[in-house]
Amino acid sequence: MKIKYQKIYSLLKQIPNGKVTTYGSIARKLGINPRYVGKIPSENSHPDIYPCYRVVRSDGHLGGYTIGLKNDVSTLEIKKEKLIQDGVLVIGLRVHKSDIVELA
DNA sequence: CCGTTGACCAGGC
DNA sequence: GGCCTGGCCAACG
Repeated sequence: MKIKYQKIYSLLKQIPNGKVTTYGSIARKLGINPRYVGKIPSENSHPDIYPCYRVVRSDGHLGGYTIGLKNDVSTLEIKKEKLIQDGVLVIGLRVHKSDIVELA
């Protein structure tokens, strides 16, 4: 495995239902920079195959959600809805602090 | 090899 | 909460 795509996917799967994690958490686990974590799904444009929507920023902001199209507010709305359906409390473009779980 | 870019982070204001 | 700055690692041309 050349790149670390697969590792990010693995970490994504271990996010508990109804919870979210942060890019920084994933990045520190892999020893890479957080900026690169978000780059993977943005290029691949995963619609709803894997829970990329369960990843938010460290301050609770949703961050971004690129699904082939541009990273728009409408895409963030989709991400927000998915989180809510998972039982995550989302206020505006932010998730409740206690719903963010650090990966062990 | 170098510069640019990226769904970021921590710290200040 | 919002905006700015410096820093971080990896991929790409």
